[in-house]
Amino acid sequence: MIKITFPDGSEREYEAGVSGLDIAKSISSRLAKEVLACSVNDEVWDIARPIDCDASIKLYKWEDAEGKHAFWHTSAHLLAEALQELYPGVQFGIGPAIEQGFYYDIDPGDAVIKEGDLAKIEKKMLELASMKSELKRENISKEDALKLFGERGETYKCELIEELEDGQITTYTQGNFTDLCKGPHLPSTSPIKAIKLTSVAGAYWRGQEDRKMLTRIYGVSFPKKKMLDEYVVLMEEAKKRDHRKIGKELELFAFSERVGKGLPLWLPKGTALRLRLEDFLKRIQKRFGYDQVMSPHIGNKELYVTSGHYAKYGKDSFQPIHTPEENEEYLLKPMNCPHHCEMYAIKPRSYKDLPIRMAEFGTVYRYEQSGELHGLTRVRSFTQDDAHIFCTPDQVKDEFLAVMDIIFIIFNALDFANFEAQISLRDPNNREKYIGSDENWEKAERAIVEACKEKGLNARVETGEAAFYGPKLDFMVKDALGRRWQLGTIQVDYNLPERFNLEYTGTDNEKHRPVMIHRAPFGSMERFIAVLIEHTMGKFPLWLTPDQVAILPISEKYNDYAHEVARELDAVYEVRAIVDDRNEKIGRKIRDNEMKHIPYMLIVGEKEAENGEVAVRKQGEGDQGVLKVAAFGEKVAEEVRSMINKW
RNA sequence: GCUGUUAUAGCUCAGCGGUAGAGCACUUCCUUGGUAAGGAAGAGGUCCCCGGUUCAAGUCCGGGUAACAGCUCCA
Repeated sequence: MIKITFPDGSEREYEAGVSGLDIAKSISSRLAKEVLACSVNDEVWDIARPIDCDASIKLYKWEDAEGKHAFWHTSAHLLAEALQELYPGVQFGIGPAIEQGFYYDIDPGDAVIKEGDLAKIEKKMLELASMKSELKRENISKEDALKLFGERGETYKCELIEELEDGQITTYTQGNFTDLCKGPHLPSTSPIKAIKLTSVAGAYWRGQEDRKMLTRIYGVSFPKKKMLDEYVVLMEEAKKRDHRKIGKELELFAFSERVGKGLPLWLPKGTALRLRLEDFLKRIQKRFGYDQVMSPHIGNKELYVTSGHYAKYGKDSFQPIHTPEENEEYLLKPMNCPHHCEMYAIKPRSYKDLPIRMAEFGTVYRYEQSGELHGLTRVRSFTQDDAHIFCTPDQVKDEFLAVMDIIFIIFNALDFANFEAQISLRDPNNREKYIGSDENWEKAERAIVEACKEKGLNARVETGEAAFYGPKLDFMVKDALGRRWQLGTIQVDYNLPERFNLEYTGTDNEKHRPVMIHRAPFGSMERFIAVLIEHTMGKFPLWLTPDQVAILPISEKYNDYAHEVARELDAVYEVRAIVDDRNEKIGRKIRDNEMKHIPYMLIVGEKEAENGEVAVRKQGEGDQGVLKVAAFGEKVAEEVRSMINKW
């Protein structure tokens, strides 16, 4: 007998060799039906795998990430089995479960698998699933594994096996398909009832650009047909939030092939919104002791040679601008830091001057790979809400903490609750990739980790993800489709001050090197607004939204009154109002303006015009009763004030 | 940059070898209305660009360009 401990601490005895599934059965038949995976001593296992010794166990169902993971991992194997039948000779790469489904990377040889083939593969998968094949787990020696997969000509699998340790190698087999895999898996393919293969794309073998591009097939699967239908609806809903679609509908921004790809055009309403966001940050920065500066959009090539950026990115950037002078070259600025370093260097600095905080909404130009461009989230011309803090090494941590405060103020003001924080450290095994001394790197990395701890920020630590000049803390937010985008960033830099030979005189009357902190709470105006659009679906907060009020005259007879009200709201209360003076019925005007997500609608007709009143309607909530124009203006102004005063 | 997909009216899309279509938006007229689509008429297209096949090409083929999904990259 062995002792099994459950998550609530309770214990039960079972015969040795009992499986997770057996244990579930002993609890309830319903649980046995639903359980998909289990963890045994905190290691995720197949529910069919026998347990031989005392263990603590957790059972995972569809609702648990581990349960879904096993389900989708098995689905990936099912996909591979289908491909093996449909495309004899296909070679397999890897086929894992991912956040939302699974994929399999394959090399189909001479065959080409296109999107049009997915339906056929889906059908084959369902056919195979209905055979309810068991998945059999087997330990295999390295030698046997190499022989087995070698005979099948599976060069990718053999490459993986070569890197595994003998004794640690397992295979899973269902039907005629055997895969190198460490699991865990479902006991059989039978729970897989609904499958959708979502896309086919190229993916480099092992994620390395210089290796072969395999064909990757993505899919999702579910235990119930209804869940797939719900998923499809959810994806369609998510697409409606797409900032590219909403940005076009609300006329916030546009792209023009003639202007150039990746070069956004900010339309009046988008510009108004963006400027308001910039003012919001400027206000906060003023409070935190920042000075606003401005620098040109180009800089002499020598500036970037000095900064080191030219050596690293010169070839992949917009190429130099030539002047009538021979040998004179300028670059579109790819970042603002070197300009700010030169501003620091205009005169001798004392420790009494520090910290110096220079902020600039600086537009930069980066020649991003064409395949990387994506709406407003990845563009070739964008504006960073940039600032550089020059401080003494002792001030780094406090400055870092203050920047984190600014970021939290912004995220709170705009309801970005679900952000993730990531600390990016250098790869200690690849030090030549980075500029700067070991000592400085360690100092900087420690400051970041400590600052996060002090703020109680649960940040994921990634080694090897640092910028070449220093470690950083990034804030990531997901878009409508679950893709992660980096927004706010704080980066410590011991390198540029060195390269620009920046100094300050200390209390000891000696010259010292200041530390530089780069930071951008929004990241870029473009990307931030893109994510904001997807989060709000275009229903921006009252203080930010381009049009706060739409005035709807009942008939054309009241157009003059409507315009009068609009003028008064603007002039007296700084409330932004538009007038819908089309020759349409009131029901129509309400519908159209509701769909534009304008927070307030004012309906004005005979009664209102006579009494200097407006009939108020709130977006999504309907009729709110009648108010005097002044009372309404004051109400909206107050609502905006109360939002702004919170920051 | 790489793999795959797409490109028809301002927008969303149908048409897929034989004279370019729908809904919405737009213009004009009728209507002057009270809380989520009033009616009628009209205008609007280099079917992304360049080549090729064909008696005939939005439609088939090749090459560009741009967008979309993913990979790689992201100072």
